[in-house]
Amino acid sequence: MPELPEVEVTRLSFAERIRGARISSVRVGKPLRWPLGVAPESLVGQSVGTVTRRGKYLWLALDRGGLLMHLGMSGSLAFRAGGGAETEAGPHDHFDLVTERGTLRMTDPRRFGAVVWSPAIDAGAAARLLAGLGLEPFDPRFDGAHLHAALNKRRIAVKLALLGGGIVVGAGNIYACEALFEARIDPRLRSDRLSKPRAALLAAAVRTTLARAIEVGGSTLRDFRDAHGAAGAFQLQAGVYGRAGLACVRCDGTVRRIVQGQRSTFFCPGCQKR
DNA sequence: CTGGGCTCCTGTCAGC
DNA sequence: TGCTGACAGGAGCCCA
Repeated sequence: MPELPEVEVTRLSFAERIRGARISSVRVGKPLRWPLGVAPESLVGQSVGTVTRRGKYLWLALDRGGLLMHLGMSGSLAFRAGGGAETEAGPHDHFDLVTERGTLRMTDPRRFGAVVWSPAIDAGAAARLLAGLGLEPFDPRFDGAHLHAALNKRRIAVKLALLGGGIVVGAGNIYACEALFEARIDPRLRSDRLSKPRAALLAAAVRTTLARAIEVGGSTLRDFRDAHGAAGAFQLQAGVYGRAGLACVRCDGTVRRIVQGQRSTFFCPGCQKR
C-alpha cells in the first residue's frame, strides 16, 4: 500500500507531535514481518526524538537506538493525542507506542509491515535492512545521468528496475506506472535500451510524480490514512493506474493492464513507446 | 552475479 | 446467499 508519498505524508502528520514525548508503555499484538528485536519494556522511559524517512522506511530515534518501521502493503500509523485511555486495540492493531502525549498505533491487516529496534540507523538491524537501497528521489545526485548509468547495468524491464528500489527508492507499483506514463516510456522496455535523454525525462517524472502525490496527501485506494486519519487524493489524478480498459487521458489509446514480476502494470500502448 | 519466481497474511470483490 | 479464485499499495529470499 504505502509508497514513498504515503510514508512521507504519514511522517509529516505526526513527527512534530511525538517529538520529545516519553514512552510510558508498549503493546505488541500479533507478529509482524520481523520480531521487534528487543524487550518492549526496555523502551519505557525513553523519549522519542526525530522521525525521519529512508525510502519507505521510517526511523523513530529514541534515547537508545530507535525503531525502524515499515508499513508493508496494508499498514498505517495513527497518532491519537492524550495520555492514557487509548482506544481498545482492534484485531489488526499490532503495535502501540504509548507516550505521555499520545499513542502511535500501527494497524496492519496483512502484517507485511514491521517495527524493528536497532542500536542506530546505520548499525545493526536497520543498517542491514537499509543496505542496498538506491538514492532518494529528491537527492540532487539522482538525475538523468545517474539513472541512465544505473539502468545500463541491468537488463530488466524498466518498470521492474524502478520497483526494485536499488537505483532509486520510493516508487512502488502506483508511482512507477505513473512516472513511466508521464515520461511516455513503455514499462516493458529493457532498462539498458533507454536513451540518455529519455532517462533524464524519467528521472524528472519520478521526482514530480512523487512530489505531486505528497502535496495531495498520497493515494487512498482502499484504506490509506495519515496519522490524523485523513485520506489522500492522488488516485483521482492517476493517468493509468487502475484504469485498464479506460480511455487514455492523453491520446486516443486505451489503457492496458499487463503483469510484470507478478504485479499489475498499467500503461497506454498509444503514447508510451519503447 | 543476475533475473525470475515464491512467499508471508488478510480482506474484498467479481463471477457462478 | 455461499463458495471460489483473483487480486491488493512490499520486498526478502531462494533457485537456476
